[in-house]
Amino acid sequence: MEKLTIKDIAQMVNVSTATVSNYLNGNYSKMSSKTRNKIEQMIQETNYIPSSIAHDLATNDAKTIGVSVADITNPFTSTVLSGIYDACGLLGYTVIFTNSNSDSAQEIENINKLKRQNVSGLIIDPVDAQSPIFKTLSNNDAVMLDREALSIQIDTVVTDNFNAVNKFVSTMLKNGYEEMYFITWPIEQVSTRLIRYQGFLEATQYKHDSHCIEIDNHKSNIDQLKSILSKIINENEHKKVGFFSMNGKVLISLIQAMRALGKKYPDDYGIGSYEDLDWMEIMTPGISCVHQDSFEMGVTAVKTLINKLVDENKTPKLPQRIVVPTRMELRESF
Amino acid sequence: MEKLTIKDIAQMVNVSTATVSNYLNGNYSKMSSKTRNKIEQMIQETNYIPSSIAHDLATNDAKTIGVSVADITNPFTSTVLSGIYDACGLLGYTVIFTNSNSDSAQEIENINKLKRQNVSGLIIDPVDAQSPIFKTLSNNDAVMLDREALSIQIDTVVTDNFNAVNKFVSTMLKNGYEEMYFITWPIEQVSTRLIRYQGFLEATQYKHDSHCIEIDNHKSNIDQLKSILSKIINENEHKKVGFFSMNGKVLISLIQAMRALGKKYPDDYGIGSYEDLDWMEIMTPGISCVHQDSFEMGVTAVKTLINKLVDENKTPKLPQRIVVPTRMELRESF
DNA sequence: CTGTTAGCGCTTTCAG
DNA sequence: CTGAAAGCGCTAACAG
Repeated sequence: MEKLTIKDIAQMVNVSTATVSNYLNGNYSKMSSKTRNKIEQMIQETNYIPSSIAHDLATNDAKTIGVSVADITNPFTSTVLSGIYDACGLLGYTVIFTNSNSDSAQEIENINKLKRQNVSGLIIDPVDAQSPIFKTLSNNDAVMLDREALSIQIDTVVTDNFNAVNKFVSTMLKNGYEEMYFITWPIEQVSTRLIRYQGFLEATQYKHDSHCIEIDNHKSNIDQLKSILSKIINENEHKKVGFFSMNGKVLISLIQAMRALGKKYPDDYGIGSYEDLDWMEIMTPGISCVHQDSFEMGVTAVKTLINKLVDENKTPKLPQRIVVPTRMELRESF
Repeated sequence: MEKLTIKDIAQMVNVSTATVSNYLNGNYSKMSSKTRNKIEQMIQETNYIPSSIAHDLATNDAKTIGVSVADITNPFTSTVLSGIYDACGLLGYTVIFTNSNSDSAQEIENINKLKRQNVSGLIIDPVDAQSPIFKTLSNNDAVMLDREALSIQIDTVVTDNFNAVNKFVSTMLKNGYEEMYFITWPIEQVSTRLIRYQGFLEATQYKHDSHCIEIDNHKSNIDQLKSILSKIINENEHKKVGFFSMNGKVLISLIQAMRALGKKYPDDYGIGSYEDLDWMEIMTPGISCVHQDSFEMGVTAVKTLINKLVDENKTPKLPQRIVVPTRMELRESF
């Protein structure tokens, strides 16, 4: 069972490789229907599969877009990816995808790997939006997603982090919460965390960071969190205190720690979260949260990218910040 | 900013392309350290990126494994993928991945696409394990995952569906549940659903299917489910009734419908589920479930595949069924 | 309508 | 230690 090539097919049908090539590319006008049929049959019979590697090398255009995601295990990521695949499929592009596993070095490697594959364009959900690797990218054939650089050089699709959190936390405030806390994985330079926090500060008007709780994102952080929370609870015994968590995973840690302390929402504390995950609705009580349309973000990234790719007159445009709206999903958690 | 080739570099350094090629492949023994340095410098300066397409075409071995998953939005899938990526990275393989979006036709297309890419091997998480497309695959360079064919032709990595459910449901029975129901997406021919159901039947010894509730997996199925559940509850007013759900999504529907009926677990009904998702622990009460190691399944698939690929003497072995163990995670839901 | 042929960018003998 | 040259499988003029 040798691997067949276009040449084999050509010989078997007694035509030239050019004709077979034309057949493969649907240029049927360039051959008689007789040869067309013969070729068709032979391909059926032999189960010949053309090599897209050779095709790509010859055409120097693979119509593929490369994507690098920060962390495939994040539910946000899989939804985004799903959007990217859908949109690419519709537009006739295939996608080749890499996972950086939250490792910035891996991310650099991935991007280089994608470049080697000669992809038409790049979509990056960055681990570190400040990584120097992004300086090597051109805004003509790349777009970024979710996390953004301090100074945007590449079109970036983001959610409405600031306003969403501002509005949400304001709502909690209006509901009588007197002390609010923002709980997050280490903010470091990660734009989504930082900007959500800024939205929190805008709503609360806190002038210092004592209402920002940073917890570890790797290992079991429950004990760490427990002691922080118990202190907060003691200090605010007769006050209504509320928490806003940076994402679903953080929310889980928070609830676990609170439960370990014997505290229940919404009686003992109020709570809200960024991200709307399917299970948040069936929690008792249901979790109020900010819903972001991750699928749409993927689709938007693809559209933005492909628009640039097909833009003939490569008009060098300023890098855009494209924000995908969110909505509040109010349930019973505060 | 032209695209550089190996020829350009060769000319600039005044050596032949062969030497540059040797450099790229780390065959430093085949050149003086002088030329080695010159080449190194030039590549740095020019930011030359070799084309892996051309490389793959020339070597006819891309060291890549192709994967097709049934549905990327399923949390099971992303965890499996994560395992696949990890393992491949460690073993020096790159992965190219496609999503079938639960569409069997798409799956066929994906597999053909992967073949065209001349992948070294294939890992398939099938939409339809009975699809004729799998007849065209060889057990020398493919492995399947999760869902299995009636008659296995390709090595398949699965979880311990039958025993896990049998044991779990038996435990519920021992806890005094008098009527048990299995609730699932339409079983159709899907092995995971079928086998889990068989485990359920083994434990309960039911001889008919009136204890199997099939619900839609697409649209809102809550109303449908509500009327079924309310009938069951009425019929068993003074009995202890328990439910086992086929996966996390089904569980969510079940709980939603029950809540709409004003029923709470574990007082009004007992409940357990296949799949251990992070949020199940923080539900109140916590959800008891069967934990499957999805990451490990991905890793196992890769190892199995690569073992075959490097097996020199292509010993045509019988297709194996490799089962990855599960464990019970008992919490407070029954 | 069909065939010839020169690449695409890299690898790999084989000579020198 | 280095280079020349023949491929890998396909495409795309250009001729006929």
